[in-house]
Amino acid sequence: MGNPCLASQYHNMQSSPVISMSSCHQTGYGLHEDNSHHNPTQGYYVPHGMRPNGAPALESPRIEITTYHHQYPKEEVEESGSLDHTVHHKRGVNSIVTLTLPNADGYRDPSCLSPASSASSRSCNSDASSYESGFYNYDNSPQNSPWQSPCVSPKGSSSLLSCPHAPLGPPSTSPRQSPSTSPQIGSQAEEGWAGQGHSGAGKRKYSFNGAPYRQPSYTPNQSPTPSPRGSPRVSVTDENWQTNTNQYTNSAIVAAINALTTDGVVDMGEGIPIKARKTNLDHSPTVSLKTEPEGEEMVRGSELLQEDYISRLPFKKEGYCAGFLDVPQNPYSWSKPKPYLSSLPALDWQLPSCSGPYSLQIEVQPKSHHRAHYETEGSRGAVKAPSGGHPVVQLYGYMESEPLTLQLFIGTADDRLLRPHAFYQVHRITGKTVSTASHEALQSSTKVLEIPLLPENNMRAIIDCAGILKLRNSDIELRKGETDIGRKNTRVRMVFRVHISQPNGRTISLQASSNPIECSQRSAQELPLVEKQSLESYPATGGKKILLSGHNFLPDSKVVFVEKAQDGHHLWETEAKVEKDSFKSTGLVVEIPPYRNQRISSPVQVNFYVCNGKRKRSQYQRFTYLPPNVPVIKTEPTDDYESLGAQGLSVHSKSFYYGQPRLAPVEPAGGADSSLVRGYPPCPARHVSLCGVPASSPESSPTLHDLSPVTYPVCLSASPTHAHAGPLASAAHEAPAFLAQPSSPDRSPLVGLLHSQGGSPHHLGGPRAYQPVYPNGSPSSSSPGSNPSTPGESPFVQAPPYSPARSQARSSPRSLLPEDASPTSLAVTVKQEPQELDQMYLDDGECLEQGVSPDLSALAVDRLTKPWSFSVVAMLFLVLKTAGRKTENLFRMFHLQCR
DNA sequence: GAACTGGAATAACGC
DNA sequence: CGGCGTTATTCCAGT
Repeated sequence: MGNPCLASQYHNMQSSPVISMSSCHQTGYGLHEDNSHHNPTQGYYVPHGMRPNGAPALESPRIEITTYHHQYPKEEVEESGSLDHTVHHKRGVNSIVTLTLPNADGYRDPSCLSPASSASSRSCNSDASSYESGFYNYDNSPQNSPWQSPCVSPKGSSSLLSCPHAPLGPPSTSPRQSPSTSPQIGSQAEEGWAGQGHSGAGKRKYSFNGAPYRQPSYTPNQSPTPSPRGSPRVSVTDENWQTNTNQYTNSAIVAAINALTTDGVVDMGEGIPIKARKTNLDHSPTVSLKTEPEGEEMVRGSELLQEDYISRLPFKKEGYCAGFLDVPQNPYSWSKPKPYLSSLPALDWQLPSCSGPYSLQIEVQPKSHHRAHYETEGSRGAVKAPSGGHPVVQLYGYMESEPLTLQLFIGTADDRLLRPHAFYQVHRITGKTVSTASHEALQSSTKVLEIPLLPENNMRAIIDCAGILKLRNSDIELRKGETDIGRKNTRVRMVFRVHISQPNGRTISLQASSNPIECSQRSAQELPLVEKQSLESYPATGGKKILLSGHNFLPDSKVVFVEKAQDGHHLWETEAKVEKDSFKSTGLVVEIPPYRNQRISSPVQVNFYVCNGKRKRSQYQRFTYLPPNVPVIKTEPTDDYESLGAQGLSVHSKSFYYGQPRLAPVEPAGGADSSLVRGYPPCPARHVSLCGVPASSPESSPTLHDLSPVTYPVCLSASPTHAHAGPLASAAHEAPAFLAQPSSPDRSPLVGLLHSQGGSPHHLGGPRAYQPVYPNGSPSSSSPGSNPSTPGESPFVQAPPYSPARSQARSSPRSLLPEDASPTSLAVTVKQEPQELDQMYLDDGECLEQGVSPDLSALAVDRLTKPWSFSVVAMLFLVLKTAGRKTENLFRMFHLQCR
């Protein structure tokens, strides 16, 4: 790890600044993380996790830093200048040096660090992030702070909470009002980022500076990095930095500092005690300084974080401040924030979109293509909707008068569990054309845009303030712990989260992710993209026509069905007939080719892709051949499709094969999409009511997610990781929504079950982190969430990513094939797919009766793999809901059947 | 003049 | 090691 970092640093080194940042993060993580990354289990979480609060995390990071130091010691330092302060606070030594950085490099690094990296590293990141966040505040801050507030005073505060921005002012209003500020902030922030970055040119190299990378972790913020660039404009004055960087920087700085300390220590041999750092950190005062709104964000972290924060605060302050500036600041935030921080679920945690009466829906999906901008470029504007407008997100079922905060970050769109994208960061857009106020915050090195969700707007937000920043692959890949590769990893999803504090002190965290968005210029212009398909499965006889909707289809586009063995070799490949007559650049009508074996007794999952030429292929899409006599079940009726004019076929949004892990068949309408994307299935019903009970269950239940044929199982596997320790505590916490409300339906039975099981969550993921701290025990709220698990989303699940799997995954699509996936991960219990699910579900009733007991969690997962299974599952849930323990039986049955 | 864009040149990569 | 096709980044210029 260290080395890696170093490397980055070197790059950065040049720019010294970077160093610091990266170091921090990674370092921190690195140590722990690294491991963790590597081994998720590890502890990071554990340590971190646990400590999450504080200490550990911090330390670790720092430690890593140390390493980092070795490599790049000085340089980094320099850059970090801005950071310095921070550093100083903290540590003294290293930090000191580091801090200085100011420049671009620094930010860059930061950016590197922060954002992406964290994400990517995700495992680390996530974990790390968590920690980091803590550290950084940023990360958490947003959430945390906001949250916290909620915690504090549940709702009322929550509002505040919600509005991170709010901190400043009245939540609801403020946010908006703040806009100005926020904008500023944003700008600052952004600029900061940008600013930091030097201008384009140097950037790269500098960026490389190792620093950033390292930081990555910490800084996540780095995202800022980008900005830096973007901002090229901005001069890197210290202030700017701070501000700009602030977030990143701040975090980055902090990270860096930490890193320095740590790394430095390490490297240096100093071996500065983490604590020491903290101590330094403790400077709470500094923090206080920050008071600024940002502070809140910063705060968020767990206890540990706090400390870190403190130490870092300085940075943050600056950084944040900047950002915050816009917003009203509030020193107070600081204190509060912390709580929140800790509490919020890590960004790589999989959260449901519905829980109890609440349902977070993406009413208007973003366009499938959006050219992201580099730091060296100016903004390329906000992500738009196909209609020309902008994406719209709405929270259903929320009747309180308190405004909430909608969080937005850029997530991955591969086949693994949803997690922050290491190579892309959300970019705050401000200006006359922007009607929605927003505020940038860093959470675990991932830039998070906080948008007010106001009752007066019916808890609906038009997302016209979010652009996407591309971080240089080289910068991110150098980060420690980062296992993902940037090349050809250009698809992302917009991930929205909202945390609703409950009267009981718990917080329900919901998440909705958009359909995949292709961010590269070239890909967007040339690669065929399949967004939906009217049928997910059909008898082996084939012959049926399905409608594929997407983009960049050509008259001579070919559709190839492929079946691969788990080892990757092709078992079967055939070109499907494409109706040229009905050709449209956004739609293709294809005749399902007969499967190679007409006698299959169980569903067979294959893939297909649209090919426009040699290397112009779409992502793999899934398709399942059913035994000839099996009734075809449509997964969902997709609204979209119809619109498409499809022949009545329902389309699944599977979207990219990858992307969704889950794919649950999902969803209802538009909302569905979102859901689709996300791990969790959308609530059956879109709206609130929907969520309400039944629906909720489905979604909520992790299981459901799993349903999707996909691989998710894999995700599960990830869980294994969690298994370890860390999570424990968290477990409870973890399940966010779920936990939180016992009563709440949200958790579908499954969820509940899981929880009950206690450890279960862990299984999932381990979430590492979770730590947290929810004082209130709010675990529910946030914390829980996070997990990576994809699929499901079960709250519990954590993201697997990092784990080894992740590494693999990403680049290689091994997972393409579901099968593959499963193997990989799966951990969970999942059995492979039940080939006969069909039958199974058909018999639900029966099954129910049988009752066996089972490991629900596992079960759920397993069976779910099949698409249709989803339906079944949903039914089961419902049943369960109504019939308490029967559920178990059901599950068992389900399980049995599946088998 | 700044924020967007659309294009495209140039640098990197990987085979 | 050079060539080539891709993909990633940086630049430019028009709106």
